[in-house]
This record gives sequence, C-alpha cells and structure tokens, in this order.
Amino acid sequence: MVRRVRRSSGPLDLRSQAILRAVIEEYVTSAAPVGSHALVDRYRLGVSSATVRSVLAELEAAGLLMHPHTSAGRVPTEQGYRYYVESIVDSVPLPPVEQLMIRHQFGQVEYASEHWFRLAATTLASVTRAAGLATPAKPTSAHLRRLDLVSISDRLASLILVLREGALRQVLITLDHPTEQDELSAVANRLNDLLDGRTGLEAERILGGLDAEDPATALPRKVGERVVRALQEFDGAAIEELFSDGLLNVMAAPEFAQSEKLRRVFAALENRAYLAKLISGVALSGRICVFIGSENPAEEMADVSLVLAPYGQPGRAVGVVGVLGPTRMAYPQAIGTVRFVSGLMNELIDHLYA
Amino acid sequence: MVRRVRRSSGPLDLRSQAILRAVIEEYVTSAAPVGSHALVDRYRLGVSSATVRSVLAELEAAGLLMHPHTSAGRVPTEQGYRYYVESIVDSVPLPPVEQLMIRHQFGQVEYASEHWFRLAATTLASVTRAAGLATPAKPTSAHLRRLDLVSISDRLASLILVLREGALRQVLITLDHPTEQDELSAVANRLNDLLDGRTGLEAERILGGLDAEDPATALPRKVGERVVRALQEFDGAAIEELFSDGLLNVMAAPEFAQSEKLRRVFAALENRAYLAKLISGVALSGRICVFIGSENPAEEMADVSLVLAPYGQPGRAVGVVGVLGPTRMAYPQAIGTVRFVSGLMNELIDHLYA
DNA sequence: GTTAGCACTCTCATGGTGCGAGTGCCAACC
DNA sequence: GGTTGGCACTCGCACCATGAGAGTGCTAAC
Repeated sequence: MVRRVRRSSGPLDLRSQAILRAVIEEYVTSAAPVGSHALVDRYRLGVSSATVRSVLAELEAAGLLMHPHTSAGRVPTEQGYRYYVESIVDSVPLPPVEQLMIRHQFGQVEYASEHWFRLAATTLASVTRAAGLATPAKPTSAHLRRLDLVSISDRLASLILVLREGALRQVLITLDHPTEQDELSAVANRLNDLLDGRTGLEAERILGGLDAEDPATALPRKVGERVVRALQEFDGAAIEELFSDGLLNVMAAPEFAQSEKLRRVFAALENRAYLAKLISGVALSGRICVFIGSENPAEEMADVSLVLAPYGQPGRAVGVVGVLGPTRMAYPQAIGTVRFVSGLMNELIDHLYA
Repeated sequence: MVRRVRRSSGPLDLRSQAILRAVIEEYVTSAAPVGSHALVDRYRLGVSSATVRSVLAELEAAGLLMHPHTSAGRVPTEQGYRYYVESIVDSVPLPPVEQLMIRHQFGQVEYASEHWFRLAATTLASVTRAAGLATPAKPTSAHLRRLDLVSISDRLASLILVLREGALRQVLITLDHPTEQDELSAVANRLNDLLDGRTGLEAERILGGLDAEDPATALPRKVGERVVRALQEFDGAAIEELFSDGLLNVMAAPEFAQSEKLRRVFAALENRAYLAKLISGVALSGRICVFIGSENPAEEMADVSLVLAPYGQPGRAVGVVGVLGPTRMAYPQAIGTVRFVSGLMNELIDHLYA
C-alpha cells in the first residue's frame, strides 16, 4: 500500500505516451476498460501484449491509469486525461468542412444577435455530440444607448432600453395621469439627450439635478428612476441566461444510465451562483479552460468535464461558450470546436463595437 | 381471453369510486402496486380486504385497473386515471396560502413582461413538484407598434421593433453609406408615421407605394423591407420559446430511473412541430386539457401526462402554461395549480390590452 | 529489453431456490 | 345476497452457487 501512488514521476518516454494515448482514445470510444490485447490488436504499437502490460503497470504506478479490479483492463484517471489534454491542447484545428458548415449557419443569423448564443450552443452540441453551452456576452457595466417610450394604454407605457453593449430591456410603467404618445416621445427625447452613453450611476447623478418640485419634470423623473434601476439591475445580475443544447447527448452516455449522477449535474447547471463563478473565472483567464472531473469547482460536476472558452472584449463585454460531456470525452475534437466557435463569436461581437 | 376488457361498463357505484380513488391516490404517492390490505389499512373503507378484492376485480374487468402479474397489487390504467380526472376536474382550488405566495412572486415582476413566462414555469414546477412549462403569448398576427433605429457604427445600425402585442425584436442592418444617428431617427419617424399599427402584409403594400427610383427613399425602403421581413417571420414562427423548469423533478421519479424513456420525452419537448400542434390544440379548446399517457398526440410522450391550460386573448395573442409529470401524477393539485396560474397570466395579459 | 506461457483473480451472466406479498375462490355468516 | 375469514396458489424478487471469460502479473527463455 505504501508506494501505490507515485504521482508526477518525471516525463514519459515516447512509447509510454503513445500507449497512454491509445488507452484514452480506445476508452473514449468503447467506454469499457481497455486490455493489453485490445491495444496491440487495434493500434500499431510494434510490441507484444506482454510489453504493453508492463508499460500499463508503469502508467498505473504514475497515477495516469487505474484498474477497476484485478482482472479488468485499464481506465484513464483524471490525471491521465489531464496529461493527454496538455499534450494536445495546441494542435487540433476543426476540419475545414465543418468550419465552413458552421460559418454558413452563423451567416444566416448574422443580423439577429439574439440568436447567436442559441446557435452557438446548438452547433457545439451537434458537432461534439456532447452538451453545448453558451452565455450571452454580459457587459462589464451597462451604458444606455437609447431609450424609447411606447404608449400601451391611457396609463400604461412600455419603456424600452437599448444598451451600448447591444442588449435590450423592456419594462412596463404605470402613469399617474393619462398621457398621449406625443408627450411620451417628448419625454423620451429629453431623457435621451440627458442620458446617452451613461451608466446607471452617472444617470442617477444627472437626474438628481432635476428640480424635484417642478411638476413639469415629474414624468421624466419617474421614467428616469426606472431607467436607473434597470441599468443597475443589469449590472448586478449574474449571468443573464445559459443557453444549452444537446443535454440529451450526455444522457445517452452509458456512464449516466442510472440517472442520479446526471441529476446532480443538471442541478448544478441551474445554480446561477456556481455558473457565475465559473464563467468569470474562464473570462478572466482569457483562454480555453478544460475542467476534468473533480477539477471542476463544484462537487456535483465531479463526473463530467467542461471545455470552456471566453469570447468578447475584455473589460467591455464577455461571454463564454463550451461543451459539457462525460470525463470520457473526445477532448481534441471538443477543444478544436470550442476554440473555433469562440473565435466566430469574437468576430460577431467585434462587429458591434467596430 | 375473450371477455378480458369490458370497457365503459356503465357508471360505478359509490363504493367502487371510493376504492378507485384510494388506489390511485395510494399509487401516486407510493409508486408501487397497491394491494387490498394496504387499502383497508390506510383508508377508512369500512369493509374487509376480501370485499375490496372483489371490487378491485370488478374495476379491473372494467379496464380501470390492471395487474402487473398475478401476485402483485393493482395499478391504475390510463382509463382509470381518465375516470378519476373527470370526476374531480371541476372542484380543486389551489390552497389560499399558495395562491398568495404565487401572487406575491408575480407582483415582483409585474412590470417586466419578459420574466412572466419563466416565472410561470418555475412556479408550476415548484408547487406541483413536476416539470413546469410555459410559452410566451404568441400574437395571432404581429402588428407594428413602433420602430427605432439606433446607430452602432458608421455603417451598422440596430433596428428595434415593438409589436402591439408587447413583443420586442432586434435586428442589425448594414448601411450602404455612413449615416448619422439624426438621419436614422428621421427615417424611423417617417416609417413610424407610415406603418403604425400595421401587419407585415399591410406594411408591404404601403411601402410598395414609395418611389423605387428616388434616392431619398433608399434608406427608408431598405429598412422597411427588413421590417416587413421581421413581421412576417414573426407570423410564420412556430412557438417562440418553451420555458421549462423542474425537469429534474420528473427525472427523480422512480419510473424514469432507467433514463431511456425520459430521453424520448426530452427529445419530444425539443420538437417544435409537435409543440406547435399541441399548443394550438389547447389554445383552440379554450380550457384545461389533460393528456394522460398515450392520449398524448406524440408517441414519445406515452409515458407521461400533461396538464395544459391556455391563457391570453383568443384571436389576439395566446400562450399555454402547464405541467408535465409521470402518468402517476397528483392530478387534482396539478389541475388546480395550472388553472390558477393561467388565470394569473390572463390578468397580466389583460393589462397589456386594457 | 522483449516475448510466450501460465497460473491466478475477479466480474458477470446463468440458473436454481425460498420467501413473501397478494390474489382468487369457497364456505360460513349476518 | 352481500360480506367475511380462511386457504391454496402464483409469481416476482432477492439470494446464492457455479462456470466461463477476460485480463492481469510473474517467470523463464530469447
């Protein structure tokens, strides 16, 4: 028992690496423990199964593989996946055919920004056959670009806010007196002049300058208050939404046949606080992040892996796209796809800030 | 084998009804076949287990109960649930405490219509402990209420459409020439005058009247085209979105432990065509609809039940709220809750059309 | 250092067995 | 005649034993 786990035992020689790769790739497709015979049969390793066995034993001693039981084949450990991922992370472009296909799909919704995120999730799901995730780009702080007031009835109006960051907000306002559209438009114009490009805090200060006694500024003040509140809510909100697609793909994986594990994963995905932390971490890192099993910050996600990439403009608006799958995941493909889609999202966002 | 199923064998006497109710209610909570002893133990039926057994045999002959195997208790058939539901459908108000709680929650988002549907789904899920479903109220045909053009950069603008029905649309427009916000506002005003209250078809006709050669109307024509397209897309779209919450509750049910059945259900929920059909059916009926197991129009839903109610204004805008759960569902509570929430949604929508 | 051979271990599928829950029937009872 | 207690009967299910098969680790030979 004493010398069982000998982690980080120096770099591996090429043959060991090749065998580790083979084990992982075989296990990713078969989902069953891999034996030495299966390896020599299916991979051109140039050595016999006995030799492979001794290498497997070394890899196990190094903590990269494990043994479900004596007479079973080997299964990668999280460290094994980690080693594998580090060794391939910089060299897996998505095949051009698929790139083209994805670009084509995004081209069709290029002018409807509200569809980008859903499409990103759907695309990631269908290409990687895992679950696709995408959050809208959330502005670091919301700046008002324009507001509009639309009369709904005598005493009810809809206030529409357009943010510089591209997001849209609609709130209803009850009016103290019956008010015509013309008057509403005048108020909207006045507030537009005052508040264009302002954040919630700035808007609050500016509106403080209005005469609180003057009945003529009663409506602008009331509307202004709602504007400020909406902007501040926007700043304070965690992630707006998480678009996901293909959760079914993950459900289909044999390791989730008994659904308890999966339930915990789904529950974690509905936990906004967890998501917010995760996403801000990825956004700050500025690069693709791979969380394998228990590397995930949340315990519930210990049985799955995440491949996430940030997109957007640091300091202005950032979002995250990625995939979620079993730890037994096709990492090279996942990383390539996520990298490509995040690049695409960057291009789209850049348009908005051109 | 010949006389096995003797459906619709006249009305049941009161004792049989009581026993059917008891079997269903017991099965709903225990999820296990119910035997005659369990019934006399837990329900004050005033007869012995032998008598209960003979009644159970009659109910089985009538097709309302079934026998998984000789030595097991009884399980309700879909017809059994159907009979049960018909007998209680008109008399199950939601407890006032819960009514108050729900009203309070809706009060907090009263002025943010985009949150209503999500809240409806969440509320239904948490009260019924099944999955909550809600679709936004989809206008029968979209009428433009107002449009706005916001400059994003030299040659890129955002077109914002407000529909009379309360929905919002944003599309990006590329401009042929660098254009200032002032000019965009002027175009927006002009189009607002022309198109206020119009449907896509009407707008198309009106814009046809503009001089196609006049360079001064080039921009209005271009924007107008996008407006028409957006309105028509809106009319043609199936359901915008299906908000759902609490799918986890359904996953937790023992009958879905082996997740294959559930996968099919989830897949059906992602099938827009199926949803559209289902929802329009419910909307047309104008009343609460209960689909039990294979009564569902889609085969994939044969293992679950739906309780759905329409809300909104017939002929103007209608949506659907409801719950999805195992056929072994607490129907009285589900029906009461769905009825209450749909009433609440009606009140909210009425505001918009006041 | 590599390989073939071999004994050993452990899982999984298979089939037999006993228990218990629940029924259906029957004779007795009110 | 409806209701009841008693009793034989039927299955499903949990339990155990068994055997086949897969895969290992070790060792001796190359």
